[in-house]
Amino acid sequence: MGHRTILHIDMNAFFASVEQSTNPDLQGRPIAVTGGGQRTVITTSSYEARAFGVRTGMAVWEAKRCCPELIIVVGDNRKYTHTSGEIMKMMLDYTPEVEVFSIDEAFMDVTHSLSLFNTPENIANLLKARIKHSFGITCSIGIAPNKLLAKLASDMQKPDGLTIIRPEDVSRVMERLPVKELCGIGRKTERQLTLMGIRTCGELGRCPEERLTGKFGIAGKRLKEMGLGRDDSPVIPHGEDDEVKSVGHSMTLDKDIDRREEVLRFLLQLSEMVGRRARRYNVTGRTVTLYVRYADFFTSFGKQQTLANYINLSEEIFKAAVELLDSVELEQPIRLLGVRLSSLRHQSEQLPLFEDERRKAFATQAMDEVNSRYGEFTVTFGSLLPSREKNGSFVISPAWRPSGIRNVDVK
DNA sequence: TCTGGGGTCCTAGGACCC
DNA sequence: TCTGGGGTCCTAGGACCC
Repeated sequence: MGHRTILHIDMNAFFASVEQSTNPDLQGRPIAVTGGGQRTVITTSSYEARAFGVRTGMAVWEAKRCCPELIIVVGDNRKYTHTSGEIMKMMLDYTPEVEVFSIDEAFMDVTHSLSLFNTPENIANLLKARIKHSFGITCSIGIAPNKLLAKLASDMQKPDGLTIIRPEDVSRVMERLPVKELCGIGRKTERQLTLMGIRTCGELGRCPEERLTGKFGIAGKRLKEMGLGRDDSPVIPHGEDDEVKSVGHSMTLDKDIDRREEVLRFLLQLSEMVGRRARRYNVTGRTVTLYVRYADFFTSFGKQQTLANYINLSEEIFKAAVELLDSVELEQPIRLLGVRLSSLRHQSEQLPLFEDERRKAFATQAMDEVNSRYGEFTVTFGSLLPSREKNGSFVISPAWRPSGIRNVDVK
């Protein structure tokens, strides 16, 4: 059996690169893309900023301490989503087998494209040139016999890298590689492995399977395979089995809150965000989860409820979320609130049978369109939310003004 | 002046039914 | 009435990814 040829494409500092390429003032300068709230962190930083020690996840003040000249850019997700989509489309020119792994990463199985394009390096170079030409940004590409190794390879040279791991290179590459470098082995697993005396992939691959399954259960089998650089998971093209499993929104509030009225106000907006997106995806769900992180940052919990019916109207989601809120005794002020809808059912597009339901469906649709104009992420940022004082100054939903909350009967 | 937000998958235990 | 056991659904929580 012949081996496969897989590419992994990883856009370099994607959000920051898009900002720099579309704004000459930012080119060659240390910039960082963030959210808009008071407690936002660095989402991505340019390589110029990374040279100063700026890292993803840092608080803004912390990043500025590393790099006083750092330019902060509030992210524009639509711009990134659009650019990402165009780039993914380019990939389809080389093979239909493209798996979108995230907004800035994709796998391509080019095994059957080589008769047309010669070598995988050729495909990689064509793609890099086109992305650079169209969007002025670079990517790193890994080429390998499977997804695990292709992803590993794309990580080896940044930015603008091209790294090939050939079948005959695998054992040499894995031998001294720290286990943490593999996609799927995180902090906790790394620590457990270290405690077992396993530090490198070479050691992991040689570890008796029973020792690993004894510690990790059936995941142990997979771990050993990973250590050996083996992976037979297929590249799954978009559209086949990629139905969403849940839809959620959460936000860290600008300030911790503990007044019920205030909690409900945010809960309502989150429910609206979730409902709107569920309707756009044409899904309904019957499990609603409320997520709370307390002021101390470390304590958090989720509470879920499965309903008898499938729902996707904002007010139904809100109602379930409030029920969940009322079933717990809050122990601290709240730092972060989240609402998620799961156990989803995907429905085919069809109009309701009865006139009044049809009208309601149309109204919902119109409302969704209005809200869409403000962008998916607008409401994420607590600072932009309408305060009770300037009630209604910002369109979230005509039908759901914050003042309406007071009428909701919860006990 | 601390530490975002979107997801997926897996496990463990209890309730309940057959 | 006692016994064991399998299957499914649900909740909570953890690990991991970007």
